[in-house]
Amino acid sequence: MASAATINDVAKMAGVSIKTVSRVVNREPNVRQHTRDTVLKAIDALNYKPSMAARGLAGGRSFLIGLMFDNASDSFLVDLQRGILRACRERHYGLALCPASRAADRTADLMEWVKSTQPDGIVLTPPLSDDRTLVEQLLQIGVKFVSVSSAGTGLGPAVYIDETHAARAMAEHLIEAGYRDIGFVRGPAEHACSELRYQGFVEAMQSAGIQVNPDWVVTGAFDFDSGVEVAKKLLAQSSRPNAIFASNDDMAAGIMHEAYRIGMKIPADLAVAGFDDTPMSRQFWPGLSTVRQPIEQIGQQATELLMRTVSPVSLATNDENKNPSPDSNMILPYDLVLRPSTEPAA
Amino acid sequence: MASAATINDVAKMAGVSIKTVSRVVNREPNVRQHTRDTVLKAIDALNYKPSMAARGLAGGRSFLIGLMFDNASDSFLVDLQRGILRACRERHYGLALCPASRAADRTADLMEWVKSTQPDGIVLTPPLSDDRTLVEQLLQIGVKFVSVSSAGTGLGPAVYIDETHAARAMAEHLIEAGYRDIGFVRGPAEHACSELRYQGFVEAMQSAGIQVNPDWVVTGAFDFDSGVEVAKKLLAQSSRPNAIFASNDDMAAGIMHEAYRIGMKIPADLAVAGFDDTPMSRQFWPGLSTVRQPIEQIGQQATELLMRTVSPVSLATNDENKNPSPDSNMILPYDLVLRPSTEPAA
DNA sequence: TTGTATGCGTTATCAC
DNA sequence: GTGATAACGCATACAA
Repeated sequence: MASAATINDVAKMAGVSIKTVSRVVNREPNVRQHTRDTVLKAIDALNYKPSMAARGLAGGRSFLIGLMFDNASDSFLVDLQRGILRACRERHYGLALCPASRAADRTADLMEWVKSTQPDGIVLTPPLSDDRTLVEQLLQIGVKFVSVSSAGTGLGPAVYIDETHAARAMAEHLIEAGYRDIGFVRGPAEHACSELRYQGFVEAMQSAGIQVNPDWVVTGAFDFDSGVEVAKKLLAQSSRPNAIFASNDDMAAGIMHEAYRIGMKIPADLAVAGFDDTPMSRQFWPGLSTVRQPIEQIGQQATELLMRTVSPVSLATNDENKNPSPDSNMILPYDLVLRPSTEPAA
Repeated sequence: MASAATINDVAKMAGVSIKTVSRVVNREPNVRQHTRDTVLKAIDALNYKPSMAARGLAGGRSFLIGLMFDNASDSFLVDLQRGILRACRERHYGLALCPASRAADRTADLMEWVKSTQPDGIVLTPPLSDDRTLVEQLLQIGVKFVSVSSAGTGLGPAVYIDETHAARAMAEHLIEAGYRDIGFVRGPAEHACSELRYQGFVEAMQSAGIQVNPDWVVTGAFDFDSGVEVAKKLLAQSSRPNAIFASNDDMAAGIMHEAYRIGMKIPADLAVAGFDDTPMSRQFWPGLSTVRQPIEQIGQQATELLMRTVSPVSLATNDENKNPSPDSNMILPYDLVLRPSTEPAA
């Protein structure tokens, strides 16, 4: 097993200098077509692949995108990764994972990862994207980053959907289907979208002239178990809602599960709506109405936005030229996915 | 924003040579305690973090573990990542993702990624772990790798559960619950586990003296939609099974969905069993009986196995010392998770 | 126990 | 257009 070919081997074989090889590899101009062809042939013959490590060291770029996440749902994470990877593939970038630790100094851990890995850019997911402490430190050391799905801090660029508008649309759908006794399950406060989605719900209710019943507004943790818990609370009340809008699918699933357990029919006895369009929402019986976020596309766009700001080897020597401004934000369309779980009451 | 401190800065501040700093950072012996303290203080003061790129280039190690996957299910992928990341954290390793492309020369793409990224080790997931062409090329260039969840090729080390035994146990459970008309849904042929799980099913049936009905053995693609499809086939027959053992949960979910659609009750009219214990299996109503693989633990063990063989900077110069032998395989325990979907027929 | 010098495979700065 | 040559930040023989 001969150790992999280097740029020197290619240069030797092509009879040119390594700089010329470098030019060809990096698609720089000012190389005669004939020279380029010769080099390319040599590259092919030796099966030469540039070393990321060396490129990183010499060029100040790691060709690595970092994905920072904390406690994200499976499908969200995977979809996002898919989108990021698709964007990475073309530009020969790699994706490195950076999970938040459970440690007390979560932020310190994350920053350490950034400093040692030195990714060229970071994709920040909620709730990290809503963490002002973290974002400010990121900004301070001058690393490029972009938030996905809401940027609660208002700092740095972000790619997301109009959560409030989407939640409002779903609530309006419930109302149009004839439901008026609608409960709402909020997400955790650390997620900026929790408030946004709730706002949408409230707006729809107000527009329809329906009073929001505070007894029917509860808070969950964005997971299945908390969905079960809040369902127990909501459905045990003497006067209970006949529809529940959960601010994500996992909680909605918990609600449906609990409703079935106590013998309720969906949507006959209880309509349920979710948010996120996880695979589960269509696999459940009956299918769960939900809001589809184009997560994969969000990941891809976020990454491309990131690379656009990175490509001209801007090592951010001047503090002014740090990150793309927040006004390079990107708002993608959502889809209202209507399934039997919210069909009109009989 | 001062550019990050380097080993030189630390050496200067501590009044020692860079080699000494290097010794301290890498926890090498032969450093006086006092010197070590001085250096550590400087490291702390300057907030020094070694550059992965430089370490990689100079030391021949990238401190990166690669995760190669193709078409894996969300929860499998995420659980595995969790395990790998846990193992990585302690040793300050990073995790880089390497998805298989849809291109014709999938293997070539993967190998290109390996050559340019130069991970210190690779975690191979099915069906890639069962792909002899890929595995042989990996072996040839001398990269360390370990397969998870079956190694169909028999080459290289692997961490997995006894799939056949697990499938057999589940089938036996169905039989003990009183079911005899049991259908089976195989997985795709490219997955080595498909055959293994089927074997377990057959063994259980034979032991119980029950004839396997070939009309009730069908093949799916390990996803929800194929579960729906095979359910349509199986349940449309004049003589149909009253229990179906799907070789993974996603297909089982499809079967349950279709069963509900045509008005069947589970398990009263049809018992269903799956394999994998995806989150969905407990979220469905009724809960789905399944086999739990300790995916997260598998990922962790696989990674630790990988690092054990990597740590002594063995750059595999001699062809003999390539990978840990297949007998360093690891078989982890599985769990039979019994839920209402397979309760005894009435 | 500690330090010096060299090299890792690129990129980048200049000359030519 | 092209090519020497010096970084880049670290590891590692080899000295001391």
